[in-house]
Amino acid sequence: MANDTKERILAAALEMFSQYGYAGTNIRELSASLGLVKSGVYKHYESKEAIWNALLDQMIAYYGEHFGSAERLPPVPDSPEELVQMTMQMVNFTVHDERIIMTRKVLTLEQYRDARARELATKHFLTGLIDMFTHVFTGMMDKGLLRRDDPVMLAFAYTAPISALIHLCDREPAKTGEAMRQVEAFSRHFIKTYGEDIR
Amino acid sequence: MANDTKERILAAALEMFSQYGYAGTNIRELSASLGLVKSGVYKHYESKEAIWNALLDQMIAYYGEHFGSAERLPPVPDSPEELVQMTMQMVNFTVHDERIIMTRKVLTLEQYRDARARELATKHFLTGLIDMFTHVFTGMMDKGLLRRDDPVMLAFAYTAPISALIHLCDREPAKTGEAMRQVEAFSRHFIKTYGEDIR
DNA sequence: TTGACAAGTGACCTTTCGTTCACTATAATG
DNA sequence: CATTATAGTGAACGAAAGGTCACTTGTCAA
Repeated sequence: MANDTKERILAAALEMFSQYGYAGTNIRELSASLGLVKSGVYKHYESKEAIWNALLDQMIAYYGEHFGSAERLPPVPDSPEELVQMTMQMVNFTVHDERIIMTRKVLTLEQYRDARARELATKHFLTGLIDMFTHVFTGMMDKGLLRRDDPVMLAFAYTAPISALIHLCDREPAKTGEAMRQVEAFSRHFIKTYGEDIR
Repeated sequence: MANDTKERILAAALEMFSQYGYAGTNIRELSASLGLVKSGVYKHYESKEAIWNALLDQMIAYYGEHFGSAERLPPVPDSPEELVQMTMQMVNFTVHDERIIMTRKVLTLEQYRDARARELATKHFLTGLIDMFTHVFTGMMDKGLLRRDDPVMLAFAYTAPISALIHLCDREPAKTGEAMRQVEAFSRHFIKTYGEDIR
């Protein structure tokens, strides 16, 4: 089927672009990894750049579906421990899911070259996380689990260090285990610092 | 002079690699930006890869000289306000110095491909900053300016968000002003959270 | 059965890449 | 003054890049 190959091409492109970058990827190898010859690719996309644009379209759409809408916000934890657990689950998923890893790498590699990659990178690495945890922390303050404070600032203070550790895992996968332990330690430190003593 | 041109080639390489990446850079343009023809650079470096390696050598040496040694650690602030000022000064410098910006970009673009870039990226973006502020915060705790806590954890919690904002400036220079304000707000928030009330 | 069409092939084209090399100009050295 | 090393030139090379095209194959509707 046409659609099938079209999507397989995008999957292969994600794999190669995330490893070698756009400029470092050639259509020959990309085609070969799909078991076909390079002219076959041009039956589905008119150029290398068209593949790139389609891949970005897909990444943007995926992000919108999974993180863009308000319904997709995570539930507000009922205890500090639940915040730690939720965080660990999210981070554990995001540093082990190959597709998400590759998406982050592509955005990292092309952020200076492509305007849409740049925009998505900022959402993916910064503002999206802040928005998400602003909601979480607002809820936790309402429940009396967190000290009253600027939830946006807390979300920034919480997500940026964790994001840094995720980037570390992408860069040095061997350190993933150690990084996960640091995420947990940081999460508990955060709770200790901002948690409301219920008495 | 031979040395002069050699260094000018490295400077041009830093500029181009940071903008287009290693794979996206070609020797023709690099040479042209120096006002000579491409075969001229081969009088100084035997290959594109040799230029890359020399550039990395230089970046590693530079980092070692300026951030590696214990003497280069910043002075311990005498007041919370001084921490804010010192931070703002450092960040302001690092987001406006073209050479440092380009260095960060190169490390970002080549971190998945080159082992030495990877290593330097982790130092540059994470552990180096943590080490530096571990020293600062240890000193501030000794002076009674900061609540007693794990200084490494505090350094991580302090530098990671700031590092995220620096990366944002690299990615979207138009947001530099806003990012600087966020750095200051975050620094003050940090002081408010961890500062020791002297009474 | 036939015609149309989508998917894939392989040869080929043009451009650009990194690299080489014979050569020139310059300036310091014996 | 003759020599020698250095920096730079310009033409050329082979490899690899992105892309095109005539052609084959398989599928399915009329």
